[in-house]
This record gives sequence, structure tokens and C-alpha cells, in this order.
Amino acid sequence: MAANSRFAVAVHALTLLALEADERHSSRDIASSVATNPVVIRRLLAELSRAGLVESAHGAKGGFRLAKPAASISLLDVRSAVEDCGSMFAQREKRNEKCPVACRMAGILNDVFARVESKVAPELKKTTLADIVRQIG
Amino acid sequence: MAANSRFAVAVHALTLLALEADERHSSRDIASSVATNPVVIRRLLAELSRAGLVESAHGAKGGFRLAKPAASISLLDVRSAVEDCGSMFAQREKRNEKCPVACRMAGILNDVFARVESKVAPELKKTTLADIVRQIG
DNA sequence: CATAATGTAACCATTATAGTCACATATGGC
DNA sequence: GCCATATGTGACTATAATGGTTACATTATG
Repeated sequence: MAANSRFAVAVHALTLLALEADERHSSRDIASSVATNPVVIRRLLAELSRAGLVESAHGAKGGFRLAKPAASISLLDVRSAVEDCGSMFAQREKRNEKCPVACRMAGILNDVFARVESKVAPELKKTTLADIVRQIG
Repeated sequence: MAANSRFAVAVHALTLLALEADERHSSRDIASSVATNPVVIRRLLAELSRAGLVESAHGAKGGFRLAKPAASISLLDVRSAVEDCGSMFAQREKRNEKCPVACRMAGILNDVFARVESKVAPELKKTTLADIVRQIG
């Protein structure tokens, strides 16, 4: 599989929108900056739209723009919108029910994953699109 | 793709080894607890062996055992052995070199990823196989 | 020598991501 | 009304990772 770059592309696209928050941007222009296909952008931004981060308009002069201020969109919001969960955070579906170790592993790993997430989430929440715009501008 | 459970399986297998650290365990027995195929276990434990976490022996009475004390094997060691990196931590390979935003995104996302990793790594380092054995025993 | 194990190659199935084409739908300006 | 320009989405393909399975060479024990 090509490495999962959905989060990276989402942040990239949102940054473009945040830089000119008053204008609408077409999937074609965004795709040009990201170097991908407009359909890929439309599909990803459809998820961001469902999450309430962007807003779109059909037709001529249509396109995408942020649905709220850049300062109120954190990278945690972005990750939540485009990722089910981190790749590490996966348990096996099957297990040997007769094995006491197997039966306790799920709970133990859940605790581990929860502790990790409790560190990751606040870190992602700290940074907003406005911060990223500031780094570029 | 089936969800990536390599880390979960590795921790599971190492926990079994840690519970009876003096004995050798066959891939068949470990696979039975994890509910997978012995070859899957041998392949995963080959990576842990290359990382110096386990040791193996061929032939009758052969099998796997920890290469060092359970208290000196952290979950960070395990993750390093079996995962290239988190799925979130991926940049796109291509970009539009003419776009100033595209050109700066890689650096900005690298910083984000580094900050997240600086929170995740210490958290994983905190927990050792000995801690997990304690939770089970 | 028989048995029991790892190491690994060679497949296959499943799934996620990404890319592409096509087209229905909606909008704005002439 | 018409045309150009958008999004939304279905359908299909390619690529790659994970996981499962069989097979077999190798190695160690007794």
C-alpha cells in the first residue's frame, strides 16, 4: 500500500483554504498543489465537510472554503475527521478463549492504547490551522 | 486490509515467553494462544530476534525465549522492532514544487509528527513486559 | 535415524489507499 | 435558456501491506 498520507493531504488542503479564507478553492487547484487527482481531493474534503470543517458549493464560482475560523480547527479535529484510528491501535479479532493470557491481552492492550492516546490527543489539539498559517505566512 | 495487529501480536507472544522465561516455547503453542498460524508467529518473532528481544533454537526441544529480562524490554522496544512508524506519520512523495505552500508542508508536518512522537515514545518506554506479566499474574 | 523444531520461499485472499474516467447535478453569467 | 464550471459519487484499476497456508531445507535431541 502507498503510505497513508490522508492526514498530511488534509492538513495541506486546509492550509490552502485557511490562507485565503474568504475565497472558494476548487478541487482542481488544491490537487495541483498536492500533486494528486481532483477526485481524491473531493473525496477527502467530503469527509472534512461531514465533520463540519469545510463547506462546499456546486457550480461556477463554486469550490471549498473553511466552515469556521482557522484558529478553531485543531489538528486533532483533522485527524478525527480522516482517520479511524492509529495503525498501532488494533487488536486481533480472534483469540484462544481457553488461554488465560489471550483472554487478558485485549484489556491490557486497550489500557496501553488509551494511555498513548491520552498523550497524542492533547498534543494534536495544541496546534491549529492558524498556527500553521503563521508558520507559512 | 485486516487491521494491523502486528504490535498486539508481538506483545502477546512476548508476554507468553515472559511468563515462563526459563522454558522454550514453540511457534505452534504461541500461535494457538494468539489464534493464528505458526508461520505468522515465526515471521514476527524473526523480527523480534533481529532486534535482540528473543532468541530461538532449532530442532527438538527448540523454540523461542526472551533474550533478556522482561523488565528490560519496553513496549517502545517492541514497537521499534515490528513497526516502521505510525500510519499517521506519512508524507506524500510528490508535491507541486512551484507552490510555496506545498514546499513548506513537509517541514511543518515533520515538526508535528516529531512533537507527537516525543509524547508517544516516553509513554511506551514506561511499560515493560514485566509490568504486563504483573497485570496477568 | 526418527522426531520436532525454526527459517523461509512461494503462493493466495483480503483490504486500504490512491488514481482515473464518467456522469448526474447544481450554479452563475451571458 | 445555454454554456462553462463546479461538486458528488459510482465504477474500475493498480499497488502494497497484512495475514494465512503449504512445502521444504536445515538443525537439534535422544
